[in-house]
Amino acid sequence: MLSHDHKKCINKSINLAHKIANSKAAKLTPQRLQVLRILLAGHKALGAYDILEIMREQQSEGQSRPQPPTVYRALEFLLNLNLIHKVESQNSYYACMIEKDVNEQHLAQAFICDNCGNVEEKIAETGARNLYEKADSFGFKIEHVIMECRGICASCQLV
Amino acid sequence: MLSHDHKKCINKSINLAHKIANSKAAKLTPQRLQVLRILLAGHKALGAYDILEIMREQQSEGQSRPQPPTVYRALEFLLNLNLIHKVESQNSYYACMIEKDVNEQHLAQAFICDNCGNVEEKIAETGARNLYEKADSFGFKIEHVIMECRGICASCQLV
DNA sequence: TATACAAATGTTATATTATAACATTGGGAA
DNA sequence: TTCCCAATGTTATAATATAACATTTGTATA
Repeated sequence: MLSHDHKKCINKSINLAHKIANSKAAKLTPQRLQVLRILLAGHKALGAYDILEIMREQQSEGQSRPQPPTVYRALEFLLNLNLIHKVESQNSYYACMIEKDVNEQHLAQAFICDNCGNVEEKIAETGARNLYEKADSFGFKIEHVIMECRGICASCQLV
Repeated sequence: MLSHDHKKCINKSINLAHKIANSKAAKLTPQRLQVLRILLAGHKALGAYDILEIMREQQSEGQSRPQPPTVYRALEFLLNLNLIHKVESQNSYYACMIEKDVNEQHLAQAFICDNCGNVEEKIAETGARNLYEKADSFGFKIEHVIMECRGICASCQLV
């Protein structure tokens, strides 16, 4: 499996998230942070209703039972800040792990393991350039790019 | 807009579809053909329920009113033969217009106009090679690639 | 021709994903 | 303090997709 200090990597991501939110005058409220933390807990993509279930498990006394709009609002916020990404081909969401500066844009490729659900995210350089050139060639103005690879990760191939 | 003989291009696609189906001992039944024709009618991606509605409009006397599974079964069939593709980022489906030989595989990039819904499909060469190389570099085995560009097409930019 | 099998289709119900619409709360700015 | 707006709570429902089982149809073969 992945050999990295996951706790450290989560903290780093959370710190960065706060910085990014501040720089855009966006409020990373406890609820939004909760969703981000849930996604950061693994490198896996989770469905909105999976997240909802976890939020309900984490629910403490006095809090009201979270409902779908709660999750979708948090997801929308985090997506806008590029702190998470959506796997369009499976309607799931994962925390972005690209090491990036505040305000830095990146075009990501997601490699999703259909066996364990793990997501590896890579920055697309060559592939992206190619796409934009191709788009230019027939006057298409790209707003958003989706690049997803579904398959089997290295660990799962060993089994 | 697109300047091609659309009727001819549809016929060509239908002929090819029959060839491909035959070569795989798959039956391109009237219902399946109907769905393919509906998608070929435009270069646009349609949702399953849009297709369902059109099927109902085209319904002739004595036929039973189509239901969702009817559409989804036809879509699944056509997807398996690579005669159509799904736009994962908007849950819609479009007829593949790549000129291909029977049995020829292709990795497609879809350029979807968010204004008019038009889909331009291009074969991904460089971009695809890049993806597979990247996947190899960390032992990921790709089964399926999704490449979608959302944006504004040339015609719509003029308006 | 009869039979039986599998593939395709019909039908009903429901699962899954996502959002609309409106009420309530809470934290600053004027 | 008052007002406003962003955030959250709440209820209902829209949009997308599939499960499960019944029926039909085509066709291979006894």
